[in-house]
Parts: sequence; structure tokens; C-alpha cells
Amino acid sequence: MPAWNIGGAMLTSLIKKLEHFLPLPDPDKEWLNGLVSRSDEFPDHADIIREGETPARVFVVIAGHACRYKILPDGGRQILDFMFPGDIIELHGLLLKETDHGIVCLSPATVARLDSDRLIREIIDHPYVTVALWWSALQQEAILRERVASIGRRDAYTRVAHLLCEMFERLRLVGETVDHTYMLPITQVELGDALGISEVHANRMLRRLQNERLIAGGHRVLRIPDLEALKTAAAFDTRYLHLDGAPQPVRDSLSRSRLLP
Amino acid sequence: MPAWNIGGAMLTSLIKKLEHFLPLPDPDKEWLNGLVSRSDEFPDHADIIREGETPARVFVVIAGHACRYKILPDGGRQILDFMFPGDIIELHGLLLKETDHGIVCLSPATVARLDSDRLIREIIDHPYVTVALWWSALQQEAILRERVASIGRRDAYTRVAHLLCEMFERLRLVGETVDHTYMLPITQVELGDALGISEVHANRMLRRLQNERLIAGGHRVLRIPDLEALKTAAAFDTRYLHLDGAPQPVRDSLSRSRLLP
DNA sequence: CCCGCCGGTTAACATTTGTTAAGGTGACCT
DNA sequence: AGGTCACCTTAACAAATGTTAACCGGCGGG
Repeated sequence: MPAWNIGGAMLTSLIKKLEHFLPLPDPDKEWLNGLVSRSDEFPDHADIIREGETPARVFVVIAGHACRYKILPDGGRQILDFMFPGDIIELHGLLLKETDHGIVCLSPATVARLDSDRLIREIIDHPYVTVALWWSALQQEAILRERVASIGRRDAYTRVAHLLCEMFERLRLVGETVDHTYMLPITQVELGDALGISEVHANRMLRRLQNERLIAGGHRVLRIPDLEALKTAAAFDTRYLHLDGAPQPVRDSLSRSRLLP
Repeated sequence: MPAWNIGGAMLTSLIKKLEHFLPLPDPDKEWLNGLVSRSDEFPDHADIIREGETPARVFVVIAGHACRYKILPDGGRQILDFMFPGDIIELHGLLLKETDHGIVCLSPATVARLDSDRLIREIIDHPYVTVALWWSALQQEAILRERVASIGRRDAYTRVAHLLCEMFERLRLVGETVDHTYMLPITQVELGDALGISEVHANRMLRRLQNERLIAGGHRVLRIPDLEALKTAAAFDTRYLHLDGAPQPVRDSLSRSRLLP
């Protein structure tokens, strides 16, 4: 049962992420921040959404970490993707009768709730935001596709290295890294559940990466001494994150649409 | 180099699929069909989109089968998802500089190309289609998530059974099944590439399913003698396909919006 | 009509990964 | 201070899956 307070939360991380793709006009940023109707604190391990619920809401992670997951009939858990500050929790409750997965906190988290009615009604008047949010959704999908490729065709060692690289890039995008160091948002069990390997094997691979001086750091902290070396080991190719900014034609057509109010 | 002809193609499968979710008004169906600007025939194994291209186009599969895939640095291939008649090939070329995956035919295929400019401009005037296409996109995403869960946490036997069930349901939705039989759209290599197992192991699992009388059929044809038994073996739970129709509130608000032209 | 090739099938063996079980450590609670 | 709990670590062994290498059958092209 999260404590909460009305308004006040700022979507700093989200805006930082979106502006990496496309700078937003100030009024658009204010509009976005104004959509926050409340903000909730969830303790570690708390469910944000349980499988089978149908909340037609839109959340934005402000602080902390969460993940989407499925529980399979045999009791196993598969983590589908991670949600870091600035990530949007799109609930499709509007069109779907039941969600097909749950969302749970991996650490204590602060989550802002957006006024989804206003969002839907007014987004059309904010084309910059529309385009940037659309990009963000495409990026989410691309991450999911890369996860399929990882789990399906990479060995455990590469999978782990690859995920650590991905987390670094995603956290860096929202300013959650310092040098080549970040707060590791997950335990080894969770690492295994995300990558389709056992906890024990996840541990083995982490130790190996450590022995090879590709990663370092202590409790809950990951330091990457040589990012290029780790990326090489992971065969990590940033392109799937689509970190290039918006193509020029998109920028052009947006600035033209601005001139015609 | 596909042969082609202008117009004429009908989006029968797509409309059938969409109407399973939400019946469409006749003018909306005509509008959709009218968006087809041309239709291409691709031979088996032809690339529809190569990784790295950026075509800002929307295609609809009319006949045949295709798949999205990634080639990994070690040369391995991972099939990300399948595309059957009625499926939409959403190109994000508008916002992204390069696609992160390719699309290739698994059989000779007919693909309609939509006038994406008109689609974007006029879709707002066709709320039924908007909502139905949105559902279809959500379903695609849900299928991808289920694939992650499959590859990550199910054993090879269950994975194969599960995919065969999924294909059955998807093909049935567009009328591509007869009784409990369908044209199997893939080879065993492709089955392996989709599920993250080797060709040999895919074969082993198919033989096992055959021995257990859960599947039958010959060259390129799959017959499911006892669908319930197969689903049980696969622990297949249809819910992730979101086959229930549109929720009543959505239907209500759509029919209200119709009354106010 | 034969050849070549693609897809399927099988076997023997190699390797990765899972399982079980047993500690270890540090944080936090009382 | 002692105890509990969550997380990490390691070892020995078991099981699933990959690899390699054959061979088969059918079909389309020359």
C-alpha cells in the first residue's frame, strides 16, 4: 500500500531520454510534467501491476527499478524487460481485457501516474512529444527483440555481458551512471530469470567476467573498467537502441507544423 | 525482383482478423482496401526488407509466410516472429535511421503495399480501424513477449508444442486452417532458429510429438489430432493472444463518436 | 532421365547448463 | 550480541542440448 502525494513529481529522466532523440519545446515539457496526477512510492518487491489486472493507466518510473515478468505454469519466472527511471509503463487496459504479465519492483521505486484521459485528448496538440514518445515505444520493442536474439542464440557468457552493456547504455541515457559505474539494479536470481539461465550459472558467468577484468565493483555496484573490451566480449552493437536523434525530415516537418498554429 | 500489379489486392485476411476483435463499418473496410497502392509477389527466400534499410512503408501480407530475423555476429540466425496472411509489416523507417532486423519470405508470398501518407492522414477519420489496428499491434507485442518466455524458460519439447499451437490459433484467425490442419509454414531449420534450438533437436522434438500422437501430417502439412492434448502438453494458454473482442466501453464510445459526424 | 540439392532423419559423442546441497557474508532486527 | 534473512559462492553430479557426420527421399532443372 504505497504512500503517495499529489503532483509535484517531475519527469526529469523521461524528458532527458526523449530529448536525446528530439529536443522538446519548453511548453511541451511543462505540459508533460503537468500530466502527473500523483506519485506513488512502492517498496522493494511490491507489485505495480499483477497479471490479469486491467488498469487503463500510464505510469512513468521516476526512481528505482522494476521489471515485467511472466510466471509459467511450472512455476518458473521469466523477466521480459526492465524498467528504469524515465521508462513508461504503458498499460493497454483500454483495449485488452487482461494484462498478460505482471510488473514488480526490483528496488524501492517512485512511480508517477499520468492523467491518461488528458494525455490521449491533448497529445495531438503536442507533436514533438507525440513523436518522441512514439520513438520511445519503438525502442522498447527493439530491446525486446534483441532480448529474443540474446536468449535464443547467444551463450550464457555473452548474454550476461550483453545485458550489462545494455543496462549501462540505458542508464547512461537518463543520467544514472557515473563514469563507467552504475548501481546494479538486479540480483543474480533476477539476472538468471531475465536471461533464461539458472542463478548458479549466472553467478559463474559473473565471476568469469570478473576474473577477466571485464567487470568490477562490489555490492550492488557495477564498474566497467574497459567498456570497449566488455562490448567486444558481448558482441554488443549499440544500433538496436536507436540512439541517433530524430531524422532531419522529421525535425523539419515538426518545425513547419509549429509555424502553423 | 518481384513482379507487381497496381491495386486490386484485397485485404481480406487483415480485415477478417481485425473484425474478430471489432466489426468494422463497411465504409471503413472500403477505405482500408482503397489504401492498397500496389501488390508484390516475392519468391521463396526473398528479402522483403534487409537489415539496415530504412523504408518508411507499411505492408500487409496477403498470402504466404515471412519472418523477421536477426543475424548475430557469430553468423547464427534468430527468427524473431512470423508473419502470416493478414499481418502488418510496420516499418518504422520514419523515425529510425536503420531497421535492426530483416524480413524474409518463408514461402512465395504476396505482399500489399499501403499508401502510408494517406494512412497517416486519414486514419483519424476512421476510429474503428484505428482501434483495431492498435489492438493488432498490441497482439504482436504480446506474441513477442510470450516468445521470450518460451525461449527463456520452457524446455525444447514444450517450446515446439507451444509454437505449433500458436501458429494454429493465428492461422485459424485468418481462415488458413481446415479442421485441425494447416500448411506448416516453416522448415525444421527455421523452427530451430525461431526457438533457439538446433535443427537436430527440433527434429527430435517433432518426432517425439509424432510418436505421442500429438501431431501428424506429411510434407508441409500439420494435422493436430487432439488439439486439447497438444495444448496441455504445451501448457498453452490462449489468453496472451488477446482474442476476446473489444471491451464494451470501447464499442460504446466508438458508436457514440459515429453519431457526431 | 538422371543429377544435385534441399529438407528431413538418425546415431555417437561433446559441451553447456541445470540441480542439489552446502556454506559464506553482511545487513538489519530485537 | 545473537539471530535471521536475503544474497552470493562453490563443488559434484545430472540432464538437456549442441555438433558432427552420415544417409535418405523427393523434386525440379538440365
